[in-house]
Amino acid sequence: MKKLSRKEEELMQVIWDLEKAFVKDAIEHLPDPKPHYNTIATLMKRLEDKGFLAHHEYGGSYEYYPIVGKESYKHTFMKKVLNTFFDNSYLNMLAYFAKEEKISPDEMKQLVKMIEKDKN
Amino acid sequence: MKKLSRKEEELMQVIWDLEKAFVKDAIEHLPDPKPHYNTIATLMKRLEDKGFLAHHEYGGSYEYYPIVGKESYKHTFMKKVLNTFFDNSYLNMLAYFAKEEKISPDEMKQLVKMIEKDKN
DNA sequence: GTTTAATTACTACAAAAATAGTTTTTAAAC
DNA sequence: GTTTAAAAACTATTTTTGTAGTAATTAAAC
Repeated sequence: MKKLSRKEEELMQVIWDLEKAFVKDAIEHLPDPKPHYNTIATLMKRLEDKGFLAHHEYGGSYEYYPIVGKESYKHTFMKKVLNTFFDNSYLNMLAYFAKEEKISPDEMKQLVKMIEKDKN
Repeated sequence: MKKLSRKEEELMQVIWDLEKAFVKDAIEHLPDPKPHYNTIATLMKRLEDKGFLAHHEYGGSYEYYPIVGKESYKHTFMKKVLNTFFDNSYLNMLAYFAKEEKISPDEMKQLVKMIEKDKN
């Protein structure tokens, strides 16, 4: 999977959320200061080149949609995070969050229940 | 905290691991193809400018060391990951990993025990 | 069918990132 | 003290990223 630059990734996030978007739609959902129309048009074309987007044409106008799912991008991304920061151990990562007090034992238990239920 | 480019981050990881490093040390621990000496020297100076590194001088030679800890960088980084991919919910993230079958309920329970013990 | 407004296509350019050559400094070896 | 080797300092070049202008196209509005 090709790597995305910061702006490319930011744009992808928007399009993943919207599921599909004309240039104007993406701009609308980007934070201020709003980028120039052509800036986003260029980025979208680049994302198409990189194989992240494709488009349908509606009367000379392009509606782009993701062909790489957010989930699979997330997957690749998290694998790298895990490797970089947690020595490839999921338990390490969990321990980290637990330690940071961000997850209480109660929440954790609740989660365990949830998962066990899910598996049956 | 200033943002790091990909290569800068890669280099920081090496230096965090080594705790301190001369240019040659860093190069030694970077993957093939080995970058040119001056490339790394330049990067290290940049990292110093950005406030990530400082150096001691030993006979005209610089030994760099991190002044931003890996932990605090990790912290900032994970906050963004959480926001970008997990809607700012730790439980969401845990559920994700559980779902991906990467953590078994048993492991999770084990972890809970570990945490509870830690807290007392 | 001509005007207009929106959009794509094409082109350009500035800033940042990545890379490495050249020059200068320095310290060690002889 | 001169030579040599390694490093830093400085400079330069290439690539990627971010941005946007201009030109061409097209569809809709009149």
